[in-house]
Amino acid sequence: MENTVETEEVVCRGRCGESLSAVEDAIYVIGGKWKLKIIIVLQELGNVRFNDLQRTIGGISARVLSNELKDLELNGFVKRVVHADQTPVIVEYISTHYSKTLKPVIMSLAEWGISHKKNIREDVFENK
Amino acid sequence: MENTVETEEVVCRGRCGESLSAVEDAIYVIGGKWKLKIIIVLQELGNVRFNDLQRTIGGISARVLSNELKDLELNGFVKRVVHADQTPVIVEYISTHYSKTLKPVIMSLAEWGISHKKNIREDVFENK
DNA sequence: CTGCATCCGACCGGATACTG
DNA sequence: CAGTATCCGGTCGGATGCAG
Repeated sequence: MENTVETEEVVCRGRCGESLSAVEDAIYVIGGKWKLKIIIVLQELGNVRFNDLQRTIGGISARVLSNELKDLELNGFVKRVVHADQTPVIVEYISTHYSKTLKPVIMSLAEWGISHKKNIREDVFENK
Repeated sequence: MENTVETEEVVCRGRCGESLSAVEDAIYVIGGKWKLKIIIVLQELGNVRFNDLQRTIGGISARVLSNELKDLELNGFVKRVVHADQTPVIVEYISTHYSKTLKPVIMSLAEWGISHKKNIREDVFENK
């Protein structure tokens, strides 16, 4: 699935330290516009149902959300819980223990995002 | 440009804390398959020329790299330096001071990527 | 409610050829 | 070397309709 990665980039792994390859792996799994946002919402809100999740995140279609959730479940970040005793059937999504390991990543991203927005507002960074 | 974001998601900002919005902003700027990788290479290697950059990163086409660099320059992460006194003209890209503020993000991502790869190899995460 | 199937347009991005 | 222009196939993703 990600075998294409193993061809030419081996060269750079020797030259650039391992952070490049490690970050690449991370981005491969949790990259994209939605995955981290979904994980954050599930971590902060606990059990969330499909439509609530869609509304809370905002701007994501059912199809895309469905695909993202499947992906996240496959990778162990999300657990799908079906309450079959209800009518109609209720489905809840919850964040797994493993998704908690992303806390540091989410924290640093959130902090950077906040300070970045501040910098933009204050128009810093004309150069440098 | 990202005004669509301001419509319905205001709801969730009140409910989910600011990390969602902050992470969203971060992803908007440094998200995607290449941006962080480019920044990492420039930070580790210093001045890098276009073709070297392309080779070092691996798997990125000239067109995409060109676009990404333009983007990164616009956002103040990368500086383009032209040595006009050479023939043919030499162009180097260097990381800016501002891109250094991404260090914590890169660090946490790299660490998570490493441990994630380990977990995958050892087949952890069957459930939870 | 919780999704999946299908259609279909928009956009991403590779390949190639070309300029300065 | 350092890109840009064009072509063009593949994928992304919205809209709609339907099923469990």
